[in-house]
Amino acid sequence: MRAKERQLAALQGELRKLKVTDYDTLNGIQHYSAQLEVLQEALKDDFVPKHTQFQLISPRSFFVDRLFHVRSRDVERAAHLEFPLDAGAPDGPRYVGPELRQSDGLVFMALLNLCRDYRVGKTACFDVASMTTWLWGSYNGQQRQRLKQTIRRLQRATIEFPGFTVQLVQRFEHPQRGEWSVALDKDIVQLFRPKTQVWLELPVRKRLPEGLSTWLYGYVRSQSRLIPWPIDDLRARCGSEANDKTFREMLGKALRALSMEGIIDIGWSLKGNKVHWRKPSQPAAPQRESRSPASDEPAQGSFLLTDESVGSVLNSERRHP
DNA sequence: AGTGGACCTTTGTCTCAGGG
DNA sequence: CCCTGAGACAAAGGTCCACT
Repeated sequence: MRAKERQLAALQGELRKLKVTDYDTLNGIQHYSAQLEVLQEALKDDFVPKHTQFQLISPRSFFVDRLFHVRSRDVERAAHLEFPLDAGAPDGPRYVGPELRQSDGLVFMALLNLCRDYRVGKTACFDVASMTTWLWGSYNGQQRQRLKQTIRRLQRATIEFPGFTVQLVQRFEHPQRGEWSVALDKDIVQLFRPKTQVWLELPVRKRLPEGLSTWLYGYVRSQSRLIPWPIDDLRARCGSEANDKTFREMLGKALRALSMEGIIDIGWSLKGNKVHWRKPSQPAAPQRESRSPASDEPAQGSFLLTDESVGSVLNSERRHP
């Protein structure tokens, strides 16, 4: 899109230089400029921000607070919760729905990825076995059940804005046989405004132990720089109910995992009641510091990569054009 | 016969508390 | 800092069965 824009601008400049007054040519260029504008509007209003098969995207507010809780599995999920999405903005959008955890976050981002090339609101189909294999590395009856329950939970999860409410998943069809399908709420793009998306690398997200480590991964990626931060605040943000000592130990383990992946600098420490950390000065080898695919260059990888396993999940057809 | 889906068992993982 | 153990799932693999 950006490239086309540049080409058109260059062409217009060229024609001006040549003092071309051929109306057909000029009209033609104007026509394409107008079309480009329409397409740009559509991209902004009707599609989730562009990302590749190997990236997970989410609104920033989903990572800096307790939307996707870190909780022990033996604590029963709360059936109904309501809280402001951003604790710092009590009058902003509110979350209303069942308690979500880190595993729900992964499925939500996978569905955003699945639907990324379709206009929001359109139904995207997927092969169940391929999806669970993509998410969790295997497929069986339990995984199938787990995926169904997770998507249904996301369906009951809503974000309330003044004037309208968005479901994290709007429509979910799960026939006994054959492909399942989901449709995202057409207003879900509102969550990404103004340009507040955060990208995670799928392979890194999958390598990290699910829980506090994955929550911190999202949190770190949502911060432009890391400053010494109170441990208590992190505990409150991620929703953990562990006591001081236990949480400190969990945090230490999680930070170790993050530094091993090159997400934070290895020189982190827990001093007093604060965590001292910073982003790696040199992007470490395993963690290619991903550039935003929405930046000026077109996201080359997104349609060209042909990884078989990923491809088989993501070749969903739009069923209701 | 082949396949998809459900169900079962064993082993592994994660949170959390408590003790050295 | 390390270890242990409880509790509840999950992961992984196998088996069974109904349906095509």
